[in-house]
Amino acid sequence: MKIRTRYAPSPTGKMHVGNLRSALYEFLIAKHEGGEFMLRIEDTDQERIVEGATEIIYRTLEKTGLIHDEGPDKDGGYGPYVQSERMKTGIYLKYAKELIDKGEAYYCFCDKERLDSLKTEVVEGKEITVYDKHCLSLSKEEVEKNLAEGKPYVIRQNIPNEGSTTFHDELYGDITVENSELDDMILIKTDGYPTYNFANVVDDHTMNITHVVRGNEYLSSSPKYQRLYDAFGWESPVYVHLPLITDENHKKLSKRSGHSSFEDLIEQGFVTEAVVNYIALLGWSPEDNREIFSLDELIKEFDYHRISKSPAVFDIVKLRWMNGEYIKAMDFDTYYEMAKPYIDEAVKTDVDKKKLAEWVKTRIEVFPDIKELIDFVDELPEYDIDMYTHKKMKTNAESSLLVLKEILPILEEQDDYSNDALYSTLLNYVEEKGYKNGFVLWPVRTAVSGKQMTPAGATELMELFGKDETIKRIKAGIAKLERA
RNA sequence: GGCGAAUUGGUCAAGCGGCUAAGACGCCGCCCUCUCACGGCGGAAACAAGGGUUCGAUUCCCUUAUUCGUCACCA
Repeated sequence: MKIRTRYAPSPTGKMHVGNLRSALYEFLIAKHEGGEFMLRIEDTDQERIVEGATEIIYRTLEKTGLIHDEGPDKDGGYGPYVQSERMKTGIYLKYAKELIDKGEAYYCFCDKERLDSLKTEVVEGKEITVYDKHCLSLSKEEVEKNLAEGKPYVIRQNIPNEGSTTFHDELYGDITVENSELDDMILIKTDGYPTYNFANVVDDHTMNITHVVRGNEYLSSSPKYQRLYDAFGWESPVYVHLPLITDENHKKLSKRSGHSSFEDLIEQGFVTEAVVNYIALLGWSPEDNREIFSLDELIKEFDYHRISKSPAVFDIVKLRWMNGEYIKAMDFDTYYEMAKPYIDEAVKTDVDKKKLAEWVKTRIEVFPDIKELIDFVDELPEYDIDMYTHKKMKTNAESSLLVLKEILPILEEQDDYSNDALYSTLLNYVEEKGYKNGFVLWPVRTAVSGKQMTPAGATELMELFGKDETIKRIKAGIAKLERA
């Protein structure tokens, strides 16, 4: 049988890294086996719906390459794919009634006050309500009467207080919970919408989902879902619960912490493929030691049995490293297209921007890093003359002044400002004087850039600037040193 | 608090009864070098604790500790 997985988000905001990884794993599990990956929108909580959230989901899936085979925009014969639309077909109520007939569910007319009175105060500020099955004992006549009167109701699952329920997870093994721990959860809400718990089970079954892949937070409620499958007499799907992704403080990633949303990462200059690659490795590892994977390679290698059970910290530092690897591996044209906006922003002067792009390619991890690497181009920054002192080069302010003064006339005489020509000119001078290379090149680079480190050597910088600007900067350096 | 799960260096992680306990990021050092970066080489750094089982436990079992999750007419 063909594997079918689904990504079933609720449209409540941006997609954070955890959501994206769920989608990724669901996609990979299906595609690794040549199966189908489906998108279903779970919008049964009408109050929490955020406008535009569905569009973000589409956009993100498309951009990351997690292309769904079916979904609201791609009918595959199992539609509708949006739960609010499915509800209109009456499917949830129909199945709920089926459970009522079987004695596995019942109408409940309890109002808020009564429910509140059931609350038991527990430490840590948590209030826990265990429903007391009050309405289970209602007679058929009472139920009919209430319904006829139009009294608001919910439908609850009837879970016995005796015994225990076990379900099997591919990663975590068998998990057993005492039935007495399980509350009679609500299947159909007062507003007629199904709860997640119920819609999820009904949909996964009716949409032929073979592998239910979802976050770890559902692990402890899964026995309830198992009971639902059993009550219906349906075969339960293969469960794969995914370990959580946490922040550096080991707290579950929240949509609020800005930087953890996929869109924000892209805005911060990360490459889509790098993000996908990185999160694939958060909770899964291949058989060998490889770390760089394209999506196609992931599909090929992804064996879900190798997903780990323990939570993983989202490490932005390692993501940055990986992003740098992707940038280095890019062909120049693709890279330049992405880097250009950042270069344009940092440099207004008319210089060879491709040159700048080449220089920084191996020096950045994310694109915004470019800015500070080339901020000396438009204007010579203010710098301290201490910068002329370099222990290893054996330079200091005095020696630098000497060198710059001697070199200035030579540079003024020279017309060929290509890197090669400049380099041999300077080396000639070095040889003539019996200096070390750095003894000369360090002060020149300092004068020309005003920075401790630059993405290119002295002569390359001079080539970029051209004769006039170079002379100007060297003179400025001399003046600065003389003043001191 | 009940229930469930997890626990290998700072982080991601391999390991699936016998190993000097991989690898990667980060950190440190060296080399390369007209600075930085890239690249190359090397280093420091871990099996939560205590009991069992076993000839032998990081690997299996139990207890404790810690962390996380969950206990909604949210998903």
